[in-house]
Amino acid sequence: MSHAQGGGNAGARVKRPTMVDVAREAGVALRTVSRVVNNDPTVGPEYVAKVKAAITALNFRPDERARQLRTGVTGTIGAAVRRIAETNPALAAIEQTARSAGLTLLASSTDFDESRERDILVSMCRQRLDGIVVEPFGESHSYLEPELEAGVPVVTMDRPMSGLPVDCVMSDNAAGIGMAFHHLYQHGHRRIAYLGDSERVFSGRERAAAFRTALVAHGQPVSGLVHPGDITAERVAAALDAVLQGPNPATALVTGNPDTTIAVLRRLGPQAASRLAIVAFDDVPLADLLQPALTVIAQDTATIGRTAVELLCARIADPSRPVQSVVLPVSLTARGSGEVPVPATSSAATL
Amino acid sequence: MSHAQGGGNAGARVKRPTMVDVAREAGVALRTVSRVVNNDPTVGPEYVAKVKAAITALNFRPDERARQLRTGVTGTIGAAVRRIAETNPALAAIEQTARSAGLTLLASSTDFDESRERDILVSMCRQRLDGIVVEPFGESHSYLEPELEAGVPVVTMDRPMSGLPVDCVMSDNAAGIGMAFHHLYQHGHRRIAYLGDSERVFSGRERAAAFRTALVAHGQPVSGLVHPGDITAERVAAALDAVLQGPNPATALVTGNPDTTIAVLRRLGPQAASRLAIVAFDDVPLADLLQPALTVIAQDTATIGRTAVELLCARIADPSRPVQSVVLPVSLTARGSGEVPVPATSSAATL
DNA sequence: CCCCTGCGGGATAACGTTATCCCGCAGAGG
DNA sequence: CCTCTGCGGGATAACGTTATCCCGCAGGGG
Repeated sequence: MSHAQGGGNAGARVKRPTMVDVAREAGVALRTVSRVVNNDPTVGPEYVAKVKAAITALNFRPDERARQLRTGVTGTIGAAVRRIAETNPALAAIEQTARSAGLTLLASSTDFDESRERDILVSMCRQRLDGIVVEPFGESHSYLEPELEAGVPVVTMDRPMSGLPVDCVMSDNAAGIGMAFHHLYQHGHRRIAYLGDSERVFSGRERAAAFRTALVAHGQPVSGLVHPGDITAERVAAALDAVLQGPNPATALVTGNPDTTIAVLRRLGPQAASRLAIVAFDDVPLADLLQPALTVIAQDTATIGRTAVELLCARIADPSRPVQSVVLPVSLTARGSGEVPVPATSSAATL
Repeated sequence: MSHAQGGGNAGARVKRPTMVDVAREAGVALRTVSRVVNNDPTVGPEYVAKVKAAITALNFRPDERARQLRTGVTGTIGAAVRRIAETNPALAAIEQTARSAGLTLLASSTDFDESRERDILVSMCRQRLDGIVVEPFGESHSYLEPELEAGVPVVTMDRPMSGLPVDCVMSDNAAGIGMAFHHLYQHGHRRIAYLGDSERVFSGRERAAAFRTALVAHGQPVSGLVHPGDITAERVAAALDAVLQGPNPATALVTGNPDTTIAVLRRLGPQAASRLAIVAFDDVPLADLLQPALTVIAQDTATIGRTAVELLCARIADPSRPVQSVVLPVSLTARGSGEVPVPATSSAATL
């Protein structure tokens, strides 16, 4: 009977030992094993030694699922972001902060898909994660309302969540766009255009609005210079053509997010890109190796991620604390592309 | 008593409803609720309706942890990679393939830290994940031996795992390095140097060895041209100086991995980089926007990730299947940097 | 009229851990 | 010598789900 277990070492999947097996092996009670595993100081040293010996002898590993079920906490937080596996300093900071707090991170890509986002969030709720950090993508998150009422801690990054009272951490979009515009204006540019994400998404809306505000504040006409929309090669190409052709072409460009920035650089090609002044919102990997190197409005992505986890932990610790919204400053990193001067032929526009 | 529960809707964390509550609400047995949740077809339609109504009325969400504990499977696989949150097409493919298979992915960064890798893998075992994909970093993984014997399915990416019999999927390093060398040789280069990762890591070892083989096969001297080592700015700078200075400098370079490639480009600066022929092993984000655009040996990263999950699923389905090692072909993508000609001053080296 | 069969739902054990309760034992005071 | 107290370990319930077993009921054949 018990002989069959030793028959093949690799083939048959043998049942893993449990605390009961360890207790039997060590000749103690189940409860004592649990105490040793949890470092309960009330266990006598000789018992500790016996139990530890049994644990290593049997290669016992406590089943985390059973512990979670019994204690009610998972020690895991979820992160629903647009893309894992792509440069994402905020996610890196989330992982590191979670690790420091002794939490496991379950990260998933919403992949710009509203139904996928919903699947992920519902799945995280079913797993009873201790909390969730989400970069909201979809417009309606009403399905989360019962979860919030049930006390699931949620923090959003980059944008608030459609009317739901949750903590939020984001960058100062308006200030960033204002800085970008002002930087180009100071370098003599007067025809400054904006290309960015669709106004259906929150940040696209905020940044386009901020750019319009900047135009008005500097006494510039708005029409034809602000181009939010979906980030496809075609849309970006059309917007670029509209902005760069005609009698009074733009001499400078503000791009509203990294995908737009990259699409613009691909479309322009190296020659045209080097003649156009560009300030990009949010940093891009290898931006310093481009020619000219890319001037960017850098978000403090590391702080965004860290703050998100900190807000989450604070809410886990005290579910009744008031909802908090953190807006982080951004900074301009001049690398060259934003300091391209106005071409001579266009400088007639200047006084 | 029960009045207290309705007192505040947001403050107190109320207990979530369970199947027992749903059964009471619907006026059916617990077992029937379970059957409805699991889409058991043997339940009468009127019962299904009653149960579903109760579920939505109570906002019931089944507790995944309890299901996992009872059924023994988690429906989750782990991925221990060097860095999530950095461009990693293999991880993206892993996530997508897992999703298609109905599996949740738990990804963690080993962060080039052997003890961190160990913590992650042990934690994944404690969580009883259905399987683990790992890019091994450390040299010894003997602590995994009992887990493997306990039947935990493991697949490695990029390199085998120190003598343990696990499935593995990796690129054809030797062929890739050979292709890189041959490409440069065909473009007239005779002094071709290699900079890559330390020979302590498997891929660094394999690629450096392949480069030495290529040198010998083409009748070139080996000494001074092969520079594996840690990827620090200082080490790369020193290696570059050694290779590019002196009476017979290299005219072409093969870089062994993306980090080395980027360190080399940063060190050289745009001017020097455009005069040196470079072929990089493994693609780099925005490689097409550099000047000149980067010629690379492209790994089929998407297939690597997909194959890893497929191997894992196959082993989950049949733990006794023979261990399999998959080596995937690589391809050369010419973009410009690998086609930089030999400078006139150095062409004396040619016949 | 009785029994057998099949169908669908109900009580109950089980997964592996933690927490509550209780009891045995040793030492000291009455 | 008995009892009280305290310390530390042992039986058992509980977490929320699934699976096993069983039973009630309806219909048809003997």
